[in-house]
Amino acid sequence: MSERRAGGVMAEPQMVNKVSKPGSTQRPTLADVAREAGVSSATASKALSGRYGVKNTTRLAVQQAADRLKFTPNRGAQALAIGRTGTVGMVTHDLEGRFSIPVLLGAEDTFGTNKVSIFLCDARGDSIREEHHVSSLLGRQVDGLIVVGARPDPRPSLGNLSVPVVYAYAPSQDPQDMSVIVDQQGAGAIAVEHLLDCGKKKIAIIAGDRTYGAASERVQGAQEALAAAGMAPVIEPLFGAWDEQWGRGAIKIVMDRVGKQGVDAVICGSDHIARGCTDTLRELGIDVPSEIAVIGHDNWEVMTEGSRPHLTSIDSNLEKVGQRAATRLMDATLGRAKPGLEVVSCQLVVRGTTVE
Amino acid sequence: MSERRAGGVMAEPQMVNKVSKPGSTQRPTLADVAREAGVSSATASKALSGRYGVKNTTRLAVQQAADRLKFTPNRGAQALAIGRTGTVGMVTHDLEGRFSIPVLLGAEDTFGTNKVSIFLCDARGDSIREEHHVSSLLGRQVDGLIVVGARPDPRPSLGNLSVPVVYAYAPSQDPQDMSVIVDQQGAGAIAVEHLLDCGKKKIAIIAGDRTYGAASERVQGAQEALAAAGMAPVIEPLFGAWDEQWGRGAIKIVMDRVGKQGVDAVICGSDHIARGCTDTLRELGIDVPSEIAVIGHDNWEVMTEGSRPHLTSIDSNLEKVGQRAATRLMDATLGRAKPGLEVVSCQLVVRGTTVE
DNA sequence: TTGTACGCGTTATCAA
DNA sequence: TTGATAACGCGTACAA
Repeated sequence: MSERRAGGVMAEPQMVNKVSKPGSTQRPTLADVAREAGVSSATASKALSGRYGVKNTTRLAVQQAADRLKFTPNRGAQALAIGRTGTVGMVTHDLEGRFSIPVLLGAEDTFGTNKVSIFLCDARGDSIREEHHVSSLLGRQVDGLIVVGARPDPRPSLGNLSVPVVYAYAPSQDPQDMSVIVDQQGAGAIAVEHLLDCGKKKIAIIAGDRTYGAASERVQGAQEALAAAGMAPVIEPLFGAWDEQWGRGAIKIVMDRVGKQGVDAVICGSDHIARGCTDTLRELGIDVPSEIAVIGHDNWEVMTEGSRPHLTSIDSNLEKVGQRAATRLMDATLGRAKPGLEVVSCQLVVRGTTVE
Repeated sequence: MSERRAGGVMAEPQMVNKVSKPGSTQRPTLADVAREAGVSSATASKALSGRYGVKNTTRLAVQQAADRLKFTPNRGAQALAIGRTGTVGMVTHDLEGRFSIPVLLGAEDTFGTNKVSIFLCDARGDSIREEHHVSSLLGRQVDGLIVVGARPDPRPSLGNLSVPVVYAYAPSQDPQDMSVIVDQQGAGAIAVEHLLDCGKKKIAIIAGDRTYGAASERVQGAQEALAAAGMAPVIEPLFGAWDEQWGRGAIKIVMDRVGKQGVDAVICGSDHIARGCTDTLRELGIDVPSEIAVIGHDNWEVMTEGSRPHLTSIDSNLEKVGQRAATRLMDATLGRAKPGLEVVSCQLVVRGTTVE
């Protein structure tokens, strides 16, 4: 089976040496530019980096020489000279998952392309591997570190390193560390408020895995918001897993306990759960959202768009988490570190499971 | 809504300067180690890098001194001296998607942790942004580049750069470039062979988006395998989209045209399609797999595990693609470049939609 | 076996 | 305004 190969597409790589003359493709150096422009490398440096103290005409000459030679400064040499590399390390534990990537993209956006580059490593949930990656990144003289957890619960601190560290998604257990997390309680409250806005009054809660802090925080936020409206869930919140199967099973429990008339909306701990829940309701012949509305968490497009109808969900704003982490890291490298927890609020995304 | 914040969790970051004495946390240098060990920095260098020509006792002394000072060599300075950085750039176009990540993980595994680090950039399908990232990475003196496409169709070459480039998942249009891709035709053939093994004889094909080469390659591979068995699809392959909705619609078309008795297996162009197909069959009261078997492509766990029954699918071995890309890139940096296309074969993963 | 001296490509200091 | 010169941290001939 593993040797199966299609006809025309295949081509065996041939042994040909492509980089025959290593010196021929040599990148030009600042000295080359200086020579080309007829100045010293010191002035060439100043001219290109836009510092004061260089005549406009010579600056132009240097720049043109640089263009002619397609010169790009060697960031490694710059780093050695100025003491900063313009790189940061990102250690993640959830690369195959769906939380790290938006955080990474948000961070990448915040660090401009040419300013800061990101070393990405995945530690696969293993603390030994995490330490290896961290020390490897420190050896590369990164200016800072962003650590992204696989789940939102607090995690051990890396302690005091030689560069600033920001913990994203999963906060550090040390409150003096810099952490950026998602407002899980707020998400629960947003869900309730939206359902109340829709005129729903009999709300059930199907939560996720009870061992995750996020599961109970979302529930707590929802319950507080209900209480603020003088209400309560129609049934004790059900904890289980994060997947569709649990959603399918849990909604049956709800129907068994309170019946079709006893509930007009369900808050689900994840989009997986919400999808399982919605599928089962359709199979039971119950209309979503007119009879029972459903709302999920995480706003994961694969789930929200595959569902019938499409899922209303609460976006965790993970790009924003990445942006804030990057911003605080840059501030810290400039000596303006702001220790402590920062909470990014979530955002409602309305689709078919709560409004027609 | 966006200002929603939960009660106890929140904490406003305070203005405190954590990196008060920048010089105090200074990393030790090789010269420090040498002084500590009472030798010159040249011998210290040799001792630590394990080269010949240094007495065993002094080597030990140097190593202990290094340990005592927690010395880690400055990779940037090493790079400047030896001419290689031990870093590679990875430019992706599908980070939010699901193809780049496995490729990245495979590459990361192949480059050991301490040997090579990866700069990751996402160009978001924009060629301008891609160029920016590439030149930025070249400025950082990466030893090589891996370019990962968003879809498996051939893409424009970056041309001749100062470092080797490997194209992964999406090959370069230039056959002289190094490319590593997935054997899409082989995947189609694997699907057919498995269904034949299951005793199925009336096979329909629901393909993906016809504008993707992968869609028609998978179909072609399947048709060739059928032909080799003296068979043909029971209906002309249907092209459409990659999503569940298309799967739901297409299976209805199949049933309309050939009826429940006219088909006993369906090959779907993606797991999304396969899931939509399976869901609809269940709603129609048709048993999967006993009456009609279903097989998907890509082996994406979210889809395969959420489905009832779980989806049989064909894994594209993307980690392997990443591994091969990394290996060829390393070979190329050693002067042993093997230009041309390399095809990685796929792998069958059997689950409930083809066997009880 | 060890140490001296120089180079890698850039920035920073200071005298011209 | 410019240009020698000395760092930055490490590898490496070459000489001792």
